[in-house]
Amino acid sequence: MAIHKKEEFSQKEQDLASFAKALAHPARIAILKVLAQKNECICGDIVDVLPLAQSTVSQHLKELKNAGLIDGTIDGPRSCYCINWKAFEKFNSEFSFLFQKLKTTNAKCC
Amino acid sequence: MAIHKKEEFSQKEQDLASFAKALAHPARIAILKVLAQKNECICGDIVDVLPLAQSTVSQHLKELKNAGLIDGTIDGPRSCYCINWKAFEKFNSEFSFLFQKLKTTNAKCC
DNA sequence: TCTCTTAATCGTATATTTGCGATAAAGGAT
DNA sequence: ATCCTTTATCGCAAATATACGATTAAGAGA
Repeated sequence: MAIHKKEEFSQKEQDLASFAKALAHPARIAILKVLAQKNECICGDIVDVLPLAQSTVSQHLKELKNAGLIDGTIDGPRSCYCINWKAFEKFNSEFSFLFQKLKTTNAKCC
Repeated sequence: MAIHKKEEFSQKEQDLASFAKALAHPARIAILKVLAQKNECICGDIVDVLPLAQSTVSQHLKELKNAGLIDGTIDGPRSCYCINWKAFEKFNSEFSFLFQKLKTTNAKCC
């Protein structure tokens, strides 16, 4: 593509898209599940569960962190990750809002 | 990448990821908005609104359709698109479920 | 200090996405 | 029949994403 045109859309649209993008890979969905189920901040335990190399998992974690969906703190030689509920709620409600808005304003067609 | 490993995750994880992927671009979010606001099945009107070429918009529409988020029917020389509410609700509830599940099982950490 | 464990990052290969212009297909209008 | 409008598809270029092994960094423990 010549130049990516994502910037030409509204900030809200970009934010929603970024959030969706962070979830747009089964590995990252799986990571979020693991983070919740373990009831504690795991790190390399995720690597044991997923069918991916350590470096790949680390990369996915980085993306989740960049998207703001998880927080990570360094704890000695290991890293501790946990879900950022605030961000999650925010995006969840924004999605719901979008769905709602779509639903109420729409008449059937096709 | 050697081989994409998406297949090694659960079907549910893959489905959620596919849904998220369909939403993972501001143009597609914008398209969904337009489809709802117009209160009718638009087609090329979308092209007028978005800062993208016709072929690019057509491609995004195709992706949304493939993901099952919208339906499209051919209506004479033009095409008619509308949102597939069933699929939307399904995925919305599955997302909510995921969020819920994460929330209730999680203790704070980090 | 030296080693071990753990995790991030670098470099690289490959696959996918994004975007556009050009072209094709398919009805409608004259 | 011929053109016009509308939209899908093809072919291509460039940007991103995915994945891995190798390496680096950094603390823990002997």
